[in-house]
This record gives sequence, structure tokens and C-alpha cells, in this order.
Amino acid sequence: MESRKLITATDTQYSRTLLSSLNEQRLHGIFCDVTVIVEDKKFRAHRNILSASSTYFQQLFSVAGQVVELSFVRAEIFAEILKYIYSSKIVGVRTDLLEELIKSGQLLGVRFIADLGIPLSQMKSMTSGVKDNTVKASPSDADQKSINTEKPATKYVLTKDSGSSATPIVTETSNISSEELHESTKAGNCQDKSEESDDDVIFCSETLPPKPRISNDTERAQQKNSPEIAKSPNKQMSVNTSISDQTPLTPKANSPSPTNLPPKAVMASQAKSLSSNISSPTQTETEVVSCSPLALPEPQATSQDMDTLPNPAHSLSVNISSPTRAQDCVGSSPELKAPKLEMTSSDVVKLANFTNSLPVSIPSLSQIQAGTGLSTDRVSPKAEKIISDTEKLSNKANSLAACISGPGQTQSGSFFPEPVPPTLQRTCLDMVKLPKQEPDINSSVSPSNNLQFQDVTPPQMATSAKISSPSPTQSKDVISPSGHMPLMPCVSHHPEMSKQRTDPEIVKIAGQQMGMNNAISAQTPLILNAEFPNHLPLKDIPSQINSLPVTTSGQAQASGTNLGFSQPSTVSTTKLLNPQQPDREQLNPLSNISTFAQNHLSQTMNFLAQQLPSFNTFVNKPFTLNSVNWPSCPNLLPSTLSQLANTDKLPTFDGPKLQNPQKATFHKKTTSKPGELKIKIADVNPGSSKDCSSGIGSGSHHIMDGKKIITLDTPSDIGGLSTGCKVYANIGEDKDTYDIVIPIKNDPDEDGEVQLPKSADGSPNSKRVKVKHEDHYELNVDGKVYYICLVCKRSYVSRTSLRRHYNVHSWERKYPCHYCDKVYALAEYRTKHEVIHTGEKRYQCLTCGESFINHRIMSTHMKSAHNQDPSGDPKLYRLHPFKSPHAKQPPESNAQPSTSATEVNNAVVQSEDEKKRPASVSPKSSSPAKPMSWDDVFVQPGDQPIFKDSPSQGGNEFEFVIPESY
DNA sequence: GGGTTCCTGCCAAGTAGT
DNA sequence: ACTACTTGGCAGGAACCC
Ligand SMILES: [Zn+2]
Ligand SMILES: [Zn+2]
Ligand SMILES: [Zn+2]
Repeated sequence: MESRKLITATDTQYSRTLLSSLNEQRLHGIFCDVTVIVEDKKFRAHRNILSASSTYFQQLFSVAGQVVELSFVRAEIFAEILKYIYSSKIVGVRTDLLEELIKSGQLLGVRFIADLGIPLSQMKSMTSGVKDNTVKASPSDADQKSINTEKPATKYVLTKDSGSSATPIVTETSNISSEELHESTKAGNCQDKSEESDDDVIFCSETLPPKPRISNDTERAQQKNSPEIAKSPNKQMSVNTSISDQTPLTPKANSPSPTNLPPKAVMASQAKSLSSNISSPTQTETEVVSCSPLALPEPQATSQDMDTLPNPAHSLSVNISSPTRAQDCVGSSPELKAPKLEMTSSDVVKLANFTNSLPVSIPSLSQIQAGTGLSTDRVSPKAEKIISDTEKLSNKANSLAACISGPGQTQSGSFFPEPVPPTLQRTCLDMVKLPKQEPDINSSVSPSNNLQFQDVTPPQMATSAKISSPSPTQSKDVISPSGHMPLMPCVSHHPEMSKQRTDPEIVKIAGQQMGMNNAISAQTPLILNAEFPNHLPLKDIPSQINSLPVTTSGQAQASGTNLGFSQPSTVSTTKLLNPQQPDREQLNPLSNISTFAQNHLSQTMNFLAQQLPSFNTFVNKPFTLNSVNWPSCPNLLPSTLSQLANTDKLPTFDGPKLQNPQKATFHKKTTSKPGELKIKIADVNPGSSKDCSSGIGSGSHHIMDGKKIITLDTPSDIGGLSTGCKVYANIGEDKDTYDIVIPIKNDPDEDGEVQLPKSADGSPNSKRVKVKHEDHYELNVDGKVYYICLVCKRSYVSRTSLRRHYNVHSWERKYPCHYCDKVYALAEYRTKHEVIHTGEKRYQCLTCGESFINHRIMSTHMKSAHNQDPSGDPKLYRLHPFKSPHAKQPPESNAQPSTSATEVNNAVVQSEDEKKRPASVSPKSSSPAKPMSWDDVFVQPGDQPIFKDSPSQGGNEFEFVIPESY
């Protein structure tokens, strides 16, 4: 017997140790390969860790460079999230921050944190105990044993009362730290696990990773799955009926590490609820597989996850989300309506209110704009309030959901709450690929989800099924539709049309995905129909998509199912123009609904926004929020986007404190029109064709106009592109996909908004010849050429100046201060700023020998003390070369899609570069940033590195040592 | 009013290509 | 070596913040 025994040894401590070690590294900046800028803070971290813990980052890093900026999260909150990611614990978080933390967790797809909020809606079951203000929660340990312990589920259930009370309640379990769990549970868990082979000798406790073993272990599977789900808390979608037993789901690599395992009890209950919907168990794996091709990160929440549902999240999502959604849709629909049009930055808040989704929604919007998200995130009090309200509603919604949600819902319900990164595009592509109209799908799929609401078919279902991934998995599906939508517009190329159209579509999509399908769909349909047609240009419009509209349209446009889609003919532009309203309406409807629903919507929105430029545009217009800025740069990075958004500066958003040159002036200067940015949806809306085209904020939409990127997964789709589009074949993960950059520009000069230099501006009679270029306009005024920024329309006499300026929009390059957390868009700004830290006085008065840190101060001194004017005679003072080693440092660039190599290099390279510089006394002697090589990374023994890794966290990644020689 | 940041024409230095 | 281009520093004005 014994000989037969299998020995299993598990290092129980390993996960903790590993995590601890990683955290140490993070804190010391060791091997950190990404800088996350949040507000004015910089966080160094490891992409692997972040991506494994956050669905958002997972997707983001597929496209982003080493520097990413999050505008939808506050630094304070992100710091907590980061701590959690690296410790599996949430400790000492102020209760007043809990909601925001949860919201942020949802946006970031950090399951555990996101799930903290779940209870709120459903929590009834949960036992709640109120503790101090500080909440301490920990998911079961990453590896955890998770498994069986029922408790675990409760663990994270920190939540508020379902009631309005904002004070979070920490469940008993919640308090448990992973460690504690460890200790307490492991024994038990291990045993449990070991159950099967009692005879086996097992050292250790942690649960082994998924053993598929139990058929019923859905729970496990769920748990495991749940993590995934958790990732996309939003995703919650839930849905899927089928709970497969088995699939132990391999959590994709993505699966966030520290997922919480739902308590069995919970699981069971969930399962039950789900069961009703349930479908074939098999789905899980198969679905997964199918989905996998897409490779979308989010997909994590794929059907499998869904299926496995056991996860609390799933269950929750199912019950709550779907129903709520439906409700939302329904209820909301009535309420929705134009009024809300006014979205501006401030609107965002309003939106939130309407939507209910506040917490989520707001950020989402921001995210959308930014791609990553703007800073809006800060939840406004209103938002919080809304949240609480929504939560209340959620309960109702849940109850309703039960009734409403059918299997179909699950599918439909599934949407990505998360802010999805660009990756989603793929899904979109998939969607696109689908045969344009395949009624079958619709019918076959899940047509019937929401009974009440109308037959709207759950678009998602259909889409998903048809779409690339066979898997009905929602997430992907959901995504895809949205993704396509935006794409479509782009293709169409009509700036105005596309935008408008897209918007509506997006909205619709979102709604559908959200699970709103049923309810929402009804509303959405109209829009969809109208819009899609426009998009049609694409060769293949996913039949699913068509179906979606149809189903949804059921209400509005009964006929329209396929028609809308199939026939490109836009319903009517007018509608499109108005679409915004509808969109808003749609959103609004949600407001009444449960928070989940809201969240989902918002998230979806975000997601869409992020992934879909068109969506962004949509958002922009309707909301006017932000200008989403899609930089004209081929490589749009989320971070970049976000930054751009920042640039735009929506009043409401608290911009990160990146030193954005434009912030100050943008509104004022760039948009000569006061309040332009503030334009609300209402203003822009429907009516003003001009706005549509040229936009609200000149800056924002221009950016958007600049370029739009669509990703196609098949070359065949490319054919349908209109001329002028650039197609880039993707390599790496996205290989086999194609990014299409569609230039969409408005004529800056059209409205005379172009700001010419004073010298040239005045003459009305001046002859103007405008020449469009790829990334800018050239305006020839009376023989003088001015280079016009597409975004803000500022004019420059030299193209270099324009190029330099443009970075304030694109933030393609970032120049972080080496001494603090500030980040600048221009190297010079940083350089000047850093003088504050170094105190270096390079300007010396030759008259008295006194030195000053800058020319201005020196000049003041000379005038006052010596009655001399340095400007008149430069020789009156001496400008010493930089002593600071930081002089002329290369920027952190977002532009690089980042292959791992480059990424790594980046960080290092910078430091290296810095090293070199200091050596050169003369500032100008230094060479600009150059491409890095591994040689740069690894310092030669002989070399005396100026910098060395410093443990200091955050801000300065490197400690620099000034060579003795210097 | 001082300190800081932003803006932009101008220019120097460096790089890449020929 | 030359040219074209990029990068970033400088000057000096302006704006912003406290
Ligand atoms: Zn500009
Ligand atoms: Zn600083
Ligand atoms: Zn002096």
C-alpha cells in the first residue's frame, strides 16, 4: 500500500513567501517593469503580477508600454489595491474609502476587491458585523485552500449594509487574513483535498491547484473560475446558465492570483440559482477553449467562468446582475430620456446618478475617454450616494432578476464590467467576422432572454455564439459587439456620421452586453439599427450584431432586426445625431436598477470606450465629457489616451496631477470658446451637426478624429476598409490580427478656431491656404506657414514646435521628475522643475558672484541689485552647465507596444542614460535617448553606475551616485 | 509679489541616412 | 561630409497658485 502512496509535498509557505518577496521587490523597485501613474503618484510594479491580479491590467499590458496612467482611480485607492495585489490583504482601509476601493477594484478587475462590494447587493445572506472604521479583508490565500472552506466566501464579504448606510460592514470572515486563513483552514482544507486519497501522504496544506477530481466540485471549479470572474468583477455577468461541473476551469493565466474563493455555501446557493438557468455543463471547458482563441484577456470571465458560476460573483452576477439589468433596462428606459444629455465632465457625475452606476459609470466614462480612464474616478459624493441607492435597488432588482433572467440572460447578462482594455478589440473583430446576418444565431442563441422586456434577443448570446469564439461565453461576446460597433464607424470614415453612429451603437452594445439586452435592448435597438448600417462598410458585419439590434430593436424597430444591420442605410442620421440622447437614456435607465447593473453598464462603457475609439467618441459627444483622445499616434496606448483625456481636462475630473501643460491653457486658449469643454451633451447633441463633427471640445474630438484604430482579426475584413486607412499587422499575441488606423479629421480651420499667432491672426483679409497632413494642418497665411495642432488648433511657426507641443495631448512621452511624482509632457518642464529639488544654481551674477536657480530670479536680482538687465547683455551673467545627473533623460514612452524586451529596457535604459549624463559636465553634450540594448541594461563591471537600484518606492526608481570623477 | 509652471521661437547638439 | 531630422535647452513672456 504504502508503496503506492503518492507523496505530495506542498510548500505552504511558498505563496506567502513568494508574494512577500515580490512585494519587497516592488517596494524596492527591483525588477519593476511598469510604472503606473495615478494622479500625481507613480507606482512601480511588475506587469506579471498586476496582470495576474487584475483583468484590467492584463488587457492593458497587452498593448501598453512601461508607463501607464490610470485616471479612474485615485492614488490613495490604487495604493491599497496594489498593496492587496502584493499581499493578498486589505488592511486598515478606511471605511469611507471602501466603496471607492471596491469600485476601483471592479474597474481594475481585481476580483477580491471587487467582490467586496458584491455582498452589498446581495449580502443579505452574509453575516455582517460592523467593525471599526478600518476594514481588514483578505481573500483566501492565493493558492488557498480555498476550496472548501465555506468561510472564505464570507471573508471577503466586507460590505455595507445593503441598506443605505454607507458604512461598510465587515463580515467576520472578512477580517481573516490570508495568513489566518492559512493557519486555520489549511489543515482542514488540505485534508479535504486529500480526502480522495487519504492514504496519500501529504505534506502541507494548501489546496492543490485544481484537481478536477470532483464532478460536483463545481464549487471548486467555481472558485477557481471565480477568480477569473472576479477579475472581471464586472463581468459578473453571469450568466451562464450552464454550470458545468467540471471544469475546473483552468483559470487562465490571467486569473488573478488572489482570488477569493466563494464559500461553499454561497456557491451552492448560487449554483442553485444558476441551476435554473443552467445549461449543459460541458460548456465550460469547451467554451473556454473556443474563447481562448480570442485571447482576450477579459474573456477570462468567459463562459467557463460563468458556467462554473459557483463563484459567488457569478452567482451574484447572475441573480443580481442580470435581473437588475433587465430591470434597469426596463425601469430605466422610461426614465431615460433626454434630460440627461447634459453630461459634461460634471455631467459625469450626473450620469452616474442617472445610471445609478455611478461609481462604476463615472470611472468608466473617464476610462473610456482615456482609454485607461480619466481621473474622474473620484467618486463624487453624489456618486456614492447613488451607489448606496443603487444598492438598495439592487436587491429589488435581484428579486426581479430571478424572474426575468433566464438562461439567455445569463449570457446576455454577461458583460464586462471591467474597463476593458483595448484587447477587446479582438473580440470585436470576431464579431465583425461573423457573417453579417444570421438570423439563426439569434434565434438559436438565446433569443429569449428577457421575456418581459420584449423579445429582444440577447444579443450577446447570439453574438457570442456566432462570433469568433464559439463559446457562448459572454464576456467575449459582449465585448465583441461593442468592439465592432466602434469599428464600424471608423470605417465609415464620415467623421460625423461615424461618431454619432458609433455612439449609439456603442451604447446599445454596452447595454446588450451588460445584460441589459433584454430590457435595454429594446431601447437600444433603434440606435443600433441606425448606426450599424453606417458601419456596414465593413465587409462582414457580424450577423450577430445584426441580430442584436434586431432583437433589441424589437421594440423600437420591430422590423429592424436584421435590417438595421444588414442594411447599412442608416436609419436616419437624425437619429444618430440624437443617438446621444438615446444613449443617455439607456444609461439612465440603468440608474434605477441595481448597482451591479449600473456598474456593468458603466464598466461596459468603459470597456468599450477603451477599446473602441468610436465608443470613445461616442462617449465624448454624448457626454461631452472628455475628449477622448485618441492620439493620432498609431500606437494608442490606454495610458496615452487617459492622459489625453486629462489634457482635455474635464472640469469634473480631477485630473491626475501630471503636469499637463495644456491643462492650464487648454480650455482657455485652445478652445477659444469659453466653456467649450464644458459643453454638455445637450449642447452638443443631436442638434448641432457641427458639434458632432467637430466636436465639443475642439481638442477632444479632434484627437479622436485624428485616428481611430480598429482591429480586425482577419485580413479579409480589411478589404472593406475605406481608402486612407492604414493597416498594421499585429505581431505577438495579437498576431493574425490587424490594426487599422483610420484617419478621421476635422478641418481645424473650418470653424476658424485655429489660433494663429497674434502677428498673423489679425488680418481678416489674409489669404489662407490650408494643407492637410497626416498629423497636422499647415496653414499658409500670406505666405507664412503655420503648423496647426489637430487637437487644440494652436498654431506654430515650426513643425518641431508643434511636434513638441503635441505631446501634451498624446503624452506619448512622459517626463517624470526624478525626485518627486510629477510627470511632465515636456522634457524641459521636468528639467526646470527638478531644479527645485536639486537646488542647483546655474545662473551666476558676474557682478556680485551670487548664483540663482533660474534666469528669472537672476534677472530680478540684477535689476534690483545692480540695475542691470541681463537680457540686454548676456555677459552679465554666467550659465553653468547642469550638474544634476538627471539632465537630459530620456522620456518614458508609451508609444512602444512593448515587447517584453523593450519594456524591461525602458526602465533600465533610462537609468542607464542618466548615468551617462552626469558624467558629461556639459549638459548639451549628453545624447538624447537612444534605443536600449541589453548592454545598456547590464552594467559592465568596470563601469561605475551612477544609479543603482534603490529600494525607495514609488517615486524614484533609481538612486544615482555621482561618479567621483564628477 | 514670489515661486512655479507653461508656452513657444530659436538654437545647439546629436542621430540617421546618403 | 552633408543633409534632414530629432531632441531638448534657453530666453522671456504669460499664467497660475499661494
Ligand atoms: Zn494642441
Ligand atoms: Zn519633482
Ligand atoms: Zn548680483
